[in-house]
Amino acid sequence: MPTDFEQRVYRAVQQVPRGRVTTYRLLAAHLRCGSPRAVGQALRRNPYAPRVPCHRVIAADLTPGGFRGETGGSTVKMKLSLLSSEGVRFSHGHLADPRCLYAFET
DNA sequence: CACCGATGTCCAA
DNA sequence: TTGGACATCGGTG
Repeated sequence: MPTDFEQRVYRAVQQVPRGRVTTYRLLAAHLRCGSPRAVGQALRRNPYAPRVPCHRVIAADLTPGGFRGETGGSTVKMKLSLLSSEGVRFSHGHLADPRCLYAFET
């Protein structure tokens, strides 16, 4: 069973509408935790596989992010594939349209 | 351009 | 209870 913090992260990710993406930084800021790494760890566990669209979460540089050291592996590829299916386009390894970024309100 | 530390949470011994 | 690790970010050299 996930912790309360993880539940918050998953809930925030589910708030991201289709065709839009967010960054660990924004998630952390919305969760008021100030540490994107904590959010990344929560997504890394991701016990709610398809229920939590972790592929809609990218790095603050608009890069796909993915595992630290496996950038270019299968995890990132899957993210790009799913995002591409949602209308989010990537270019040169970075988000092509920054307006696709979703900002949390309130 | 490259390297290092900071920050919050989770997992294991 | 303590130590180590993490799908990051920002600043400095």
